[in-house]
Amino acid sequence: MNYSIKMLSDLAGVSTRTLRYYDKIDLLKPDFINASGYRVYGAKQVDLLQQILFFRELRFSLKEIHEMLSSPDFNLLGALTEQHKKLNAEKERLERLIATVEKTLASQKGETIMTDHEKFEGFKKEKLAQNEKRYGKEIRKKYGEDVVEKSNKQFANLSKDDYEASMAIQNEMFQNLQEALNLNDPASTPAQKAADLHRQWLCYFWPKGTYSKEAHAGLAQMYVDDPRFTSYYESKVAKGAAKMLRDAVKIYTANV
Amino acid sequence: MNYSIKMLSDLAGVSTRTLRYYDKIDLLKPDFINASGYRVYGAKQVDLLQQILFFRELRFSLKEIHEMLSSPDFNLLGALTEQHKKLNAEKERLERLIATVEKTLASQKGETIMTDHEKFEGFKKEKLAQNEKRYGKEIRKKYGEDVVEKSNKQFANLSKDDYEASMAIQNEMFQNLQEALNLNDPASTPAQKAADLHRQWLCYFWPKGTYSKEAHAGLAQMYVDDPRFTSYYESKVAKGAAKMLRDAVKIYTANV
DNA sequence: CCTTGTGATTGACGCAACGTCACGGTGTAA
DNA sequence: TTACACCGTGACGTTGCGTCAATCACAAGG
Repeated sequence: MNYSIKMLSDLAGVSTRTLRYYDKIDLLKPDFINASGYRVYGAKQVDLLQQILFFRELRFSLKEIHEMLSSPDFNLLGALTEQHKKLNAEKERLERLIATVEKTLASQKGETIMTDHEKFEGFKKEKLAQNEKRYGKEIRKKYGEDVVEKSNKQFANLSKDDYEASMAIQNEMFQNLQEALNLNDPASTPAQKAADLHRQWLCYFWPKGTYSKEAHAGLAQMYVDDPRFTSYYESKVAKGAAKMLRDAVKIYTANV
Repeated sequence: MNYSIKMLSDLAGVSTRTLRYYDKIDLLKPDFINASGYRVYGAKQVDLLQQILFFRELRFSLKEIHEMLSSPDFNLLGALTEQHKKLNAEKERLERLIATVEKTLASQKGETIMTDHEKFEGFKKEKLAQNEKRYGKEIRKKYGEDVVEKSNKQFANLSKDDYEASMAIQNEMFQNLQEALNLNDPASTPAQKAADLHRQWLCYFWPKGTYSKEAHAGLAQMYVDDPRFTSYYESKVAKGAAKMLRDAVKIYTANV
């Protein structure tokens, strides 16, 4: 059975370029060249290619493969043993890298949360007076000094899984908010879903027992008042997202 | 504090070529160029380089690192998470490769043993008549048909650990043989040690209960008679190794 | 007979992240 | 002044191909 370069490339799942390259570096020569100068491969070449690809899979270099296949008394056992060592060393290195990434991830996550937290703290102080006017004494009690302290703890102790879960919820909220914006209705199901998800999301960051309808509505209002939050929401969803969320939360907190 | 390119390269453990390259691709520009056209780096560059090298360690590409360091609002957390995924995928692939190498190693080991075994079988048949003349009927009984069958099983069932252990013993034997050759005395301690190690080595390949002083001495004699074995021993140790082993075994089997 | 489509050829450049010359200028200690 | 270490800029090599580009080869259809 004879194969053209394309047929062999399809058969073996490699590109014709690869076969031409293997020809050039004398790794796999065609059986013969026909009158038109085309490469013609035979059964023997198919077998050889299979071998080559097998060793390539095992990450031998083409040069090594060439040596293995060209010298019949090649010490395959030794080569495999050595390759085994190499791969194991590589695996161990990867494991160390993964550990490093995980550590970095954890500390970075911590920093990010702390950063967000600091922003939020600053924001809260800034806005506390306004909120008091709007929602009365109650919110001050909720945001009292000890709450802040607990909150700090909460942030710091947030596990990686919790952090990821909170991110997932936030994303789902963004999607619902997008739908709500399309419907342009803060009372719609997606809008109310978004408000509920927002509440769930908050619970990852607010100390236990801190949640109240008023605080929730107040925060949503802040999203509209503070341009940093507004632009954050608009960058994540679309223009008007902060307003939509505020309106949705207003309805949500009024009804629950 | 200012640093020349060499000083920074020594400080960070990278080549000057690397620093010039990083300059060229705008990854790390020197603080300024002095009157002689030399690159001058400052404290800020040292920090930057540390960061670059850290991310390079984590196998980010230089392009990715460039993006990370040039845009201040880069999503580091996301990038790290993604890198974590990549590294894990890579690790899993490596683990599969290692498993494949191990399988190949096992089957290849099996083949090698079988091949050696076949050679040995052929050799035995060839030499059986001679041995009978030399050592009488007893050796025929030892090498009877059922023993061959058991032997086959033994070879096939040899575990990887056993195989490696046998190789270690063989190597130790070679070393003792070398010392014996230096002393040129088959009765010397190293020579007798080699003979004992040779017996231990044989026990990995001979079926249980097959060993006898006569068979051992007979095999050692074959090492001298058959040029293939002789040259094998000479390639592994030195000229005269097969003879030395035969003589040592002769003494060993006479005394034990 | 001509066109069209498909597959063949060689040759050249590009990629990632540098290593390694070669050739020439600079700075400083002896 | 000389030696020697250091600086600079090219330019080519590495590995295993991907991706053009330009040019043939061959079979089918109008």
